[in-house]
Amino acid sequence: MPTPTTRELIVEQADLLFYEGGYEATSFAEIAAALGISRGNFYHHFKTKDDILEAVITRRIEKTRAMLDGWQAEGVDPRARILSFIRLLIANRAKIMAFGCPVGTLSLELAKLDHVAQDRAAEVFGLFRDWLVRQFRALGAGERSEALALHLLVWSQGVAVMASSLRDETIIPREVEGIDHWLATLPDLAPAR
Amino acid sequence: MPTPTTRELIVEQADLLFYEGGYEATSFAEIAAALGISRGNFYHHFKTKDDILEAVITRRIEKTRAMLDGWQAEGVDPRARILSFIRLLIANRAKIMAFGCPVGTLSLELAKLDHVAQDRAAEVFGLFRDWLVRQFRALGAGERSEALALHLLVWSQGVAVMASSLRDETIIPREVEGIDHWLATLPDLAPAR
DNA sequence: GACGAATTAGGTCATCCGTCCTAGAAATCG
DNA sequence: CGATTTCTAGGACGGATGACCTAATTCGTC
Repeated sequence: MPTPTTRELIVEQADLLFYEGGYEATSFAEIAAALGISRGNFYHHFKTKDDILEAVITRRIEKTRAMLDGWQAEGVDPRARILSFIRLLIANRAKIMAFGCPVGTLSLELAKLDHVAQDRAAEVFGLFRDWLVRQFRALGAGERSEALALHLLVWSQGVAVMASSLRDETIIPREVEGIDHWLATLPDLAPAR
Repeated sequence: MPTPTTRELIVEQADLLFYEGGYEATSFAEIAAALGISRGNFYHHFKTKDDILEAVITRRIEKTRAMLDGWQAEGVDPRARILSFIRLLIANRAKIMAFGCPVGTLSLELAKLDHVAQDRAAEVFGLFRDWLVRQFRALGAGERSEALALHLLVWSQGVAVMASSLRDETIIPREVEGIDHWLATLPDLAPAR
């Protein structure tokens, strides 16, 4: 792995802090202090705070694309690929319970701020949706694929909101089990391998 | 209806602005300007911003309780009562698409701010959950009632997040139809009247 | 080693926020 | 009516933030 540039470090740290503390509530000083660099240093890499947000969103889009490509290459069973998506809820459950889903919470915050980057932030959801649609199509869901993909996104986002709001440890595993069962019993699809 | 006091007007306006713009991003000046009163007037009614938040949450809890009590009094069919809850998504869909669910978004924002009022804000979810549990129990769901109630909350919150993130008009009606179907075909419950 | 480009440090500036004070207006009540 | 309390207006404050500049340093390349 090449040594990350300062710019990359800033974007990485900003990504984390925007997730944990929210975009607006996170200041330049916080990011700088977390990295141990000076505040004024930011202006060289990012003219405005919106530029950092743009870079963070771009990073998230790229990371998501790479993750989806990785899952795509893992095997030929679309059901197993969808399960990889669902397993994100389990793998990240500690952070989800503390801060919700990074994509959903940023999107909601930008909607309230009426921020221009709102649509761009939602592109991550678009990536997941399109990828899920392809999996459902491969399962033979045909025209229903779009609705099924969106339903899966709805379900997982709801899990994130309720788990973090009620801080109930049992919600994520129980609902993931429900999603697994739903996926296994969807009617009129190619059978599981 | 009695003439609302200045304090009540402040809480009402703050409730709306916290919903539409977020808690932290809404300033005293904004609320004051929206009401046409002076900033200094606030200090007489609320010492700190947290006090206003506390009052807003209390107002939401009371409104929610009144709404649930109203549904409870409307008839004897628990299925119809649950449908009243689901219909909230339809009735409020314009605002939900613009700003998400007021309960979910506030809860998520307070979680990121690590705000002391986080649990208190989640009490609204607790009210819905407990009320829904009672309805499912009345339907004969027994031990499953808690999980079913939470699943309904999960589902509706997911709808709110995805509808506002993707700004897709079709999500809310399609998913509400899915919830209706789910509710009508839940196994081993008392039949619909 | 020289030199130009990239990077960094430290600091300034205007603005806005929440908080708080004081003086006056309005309402309440003996 | 006067007295006392409640309410309102407007402004002042310390602090924090985003935006921005300048000088010094580091680094790659010849």
